[in-house]
This record gives sequence, structure tokens and C-alpha cells, in this order.
Amino acid sequence: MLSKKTKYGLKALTYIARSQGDKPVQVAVIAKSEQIPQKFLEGILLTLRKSGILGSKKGKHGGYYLRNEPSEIKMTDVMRVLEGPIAMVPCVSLNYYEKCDDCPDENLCSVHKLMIQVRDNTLQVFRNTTLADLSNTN
Amino acid sequence: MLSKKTKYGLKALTYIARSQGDKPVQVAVIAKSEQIPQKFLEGILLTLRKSGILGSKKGKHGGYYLRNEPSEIKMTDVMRVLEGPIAMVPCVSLNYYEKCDDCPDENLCSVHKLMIQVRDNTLQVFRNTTLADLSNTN
DNA sequence: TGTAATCCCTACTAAATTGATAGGGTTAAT
DNA sequence: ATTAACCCTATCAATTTAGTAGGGATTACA
Repeated sequence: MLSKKTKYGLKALTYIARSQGDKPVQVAVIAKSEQIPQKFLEGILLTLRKSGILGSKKGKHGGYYLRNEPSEIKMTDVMRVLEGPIAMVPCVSLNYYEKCDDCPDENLCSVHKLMIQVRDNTLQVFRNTTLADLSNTN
Repeated sequence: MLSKKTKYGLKALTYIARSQGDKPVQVAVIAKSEQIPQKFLEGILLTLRKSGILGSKKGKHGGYYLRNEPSEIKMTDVMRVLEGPIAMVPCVSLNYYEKCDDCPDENLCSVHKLMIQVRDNTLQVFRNTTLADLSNTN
């Protein structure tokens, strides 16, 4: 299941990408337009800023803006920040690898083999999709 | 994240597929061999039996057996029984479709479009993989 | 016929995660 | 100075997960 955090985060990024002028976009505006609890969204955008995907401007007339062109913002990065590891088991995670407690030899593990395939296919989607793809109104 | 339930279930199915004689396999044997808490595994195999993937024989010398050839048991079915919907959001689920509360028009939703792609890619893996693929010791 | 082995079923529980809310601190424009 | 905005921490209720407990029903076989 995709968490609300990720879903809201993706919607917010899309919103910001679509309203790209040189002015930052305020949390309140996004929250209202996308029907997201404002305080919850604040935390999400904060995470995205700390990860380097968003920049922010404080104080009056402040808000959030993209640090790169939408076409440069890959879903792999966004998903890892919002949802965590892309792999369904730690033992096939590229960025967060961890050995399983059970499983003496993961090369012989049937689950391992299957999950590598799932990971690769999902990764392929995320690598080939950018925020520009999400925000194009097709 | 893949749940322990699913992981254990897949391992157990693999184990049963590998020991396919005409004799049913006991929960205790699988639990010991695969390092799975026995009582927990009992519940999992029960679920698989109720879904029609496994059959069972009660009483002494009882146990579980596959209802079909491993090559006939598709991962789509197994995963749906163990893990639930394959889609990451209900609004792109083929078998458990549900509209989102937010999201006035899902055809315009950027998340929707992305998640359809993920679903299709994952589905492709599960459709092309059977228990036979998991249990082949390659 | 009795006993042991085995699946079957329900209920319970502790820990973790998720989705939020609360309350205020800090910064910047006017 | 005041106001509008981001920033940060703590807290909380609901849900899910992983597992345990306890026993019921069924079957093989001595």
C-alpha cells in the first residue's frame, strides 16, 4: 500500500511543478487545492526540502519551490524519500540492503529471486518517470 | 514491504512443491526446516487452503499438499491471497477497486497514472512466474 | 477402543506504523 | 511591530503486524 504521506507528497510536487513561476508556493494553497490536512502536509514538504528536492523561503510570501526542473526530478528519488526502500524485502534493496535473519543462503531463497524481479520492474518505471511526466496534463 | 506472512507462505509453498511425493507435508516439518514459528505458519497454510491453493488431510499422517501442479500455480493468485491487492492504491486495483475520497477525477490524477504503470509491471512479473519457477533450484 | 498425531479455529496481545493534531518557535516582508 | 509564512517537537488514536495460547475435531494405528 502506498502511504498517504507518499500520495500527498506526489500530489503536492505535481501541484508545485504545474504552478512553476518564480514565486514559491505556500503550503496552505496546496493543502486547500489538493484536500490535504495542512499540518500533515507541512511535515511532508519539510521532508522533501531536507532531502534536497524542494527549496523553501521563510517568512511572509514564503513557500516551497522545486530545486530542479521537473524533467530532472526522478521518481526513484522522490519515492525513496517519501516511501522508503523500493524493494519489498531488505535483502534485495540496493540502497538499504540488509540480510534476513532466517535464510541461510539468499541465493537459494525462492522469495529473494522473485523479489529481485519485482524490484527491477518497479525500478524501471521509476527511473523512466520524472515529475514532468506526472505534471503533464494528458 | 512484504509481510512476514507472505514471505513465510511463499517459502512454505516452495518447500511443499519441492517435496512433492504423494504424501502430505506437515506444518511442523516445514516450520522447523524454514525457521518459521509453527503456530503462525498454521494460520498461513490455513488461509492458503481456504483459498484453494493447498489441500489438507487431517489426523495422524495428515498435512498439506498442492491442489495443482507447481507450474499451474501463478504468483498473481498466491500474492493476492497472502498479501492482498497487488496495486499500491485501491483506485488502480483490478480486483479490489475503490475510488479515492480525495481525487475528483482520477483520470487527471498524477499518482493514478504512475501507479497504473507500477501495477502493470508488477503484474507482468507475477503472471509470468509460477511456483515451479520458485522451486527450481537454480 | 484408546491414544497420539495432526489439522482447525478463535481469541488475545505487544509492538510498530500510520495519519493525523497541537502548540509554539523562527524568519522575513511591509 | 505585525503578520504571514515556514520550522520543529511532542503527542495521540487507530490500524496492522507478528506472534502466542488454548483447545476442538479428525484420523491412523496399535
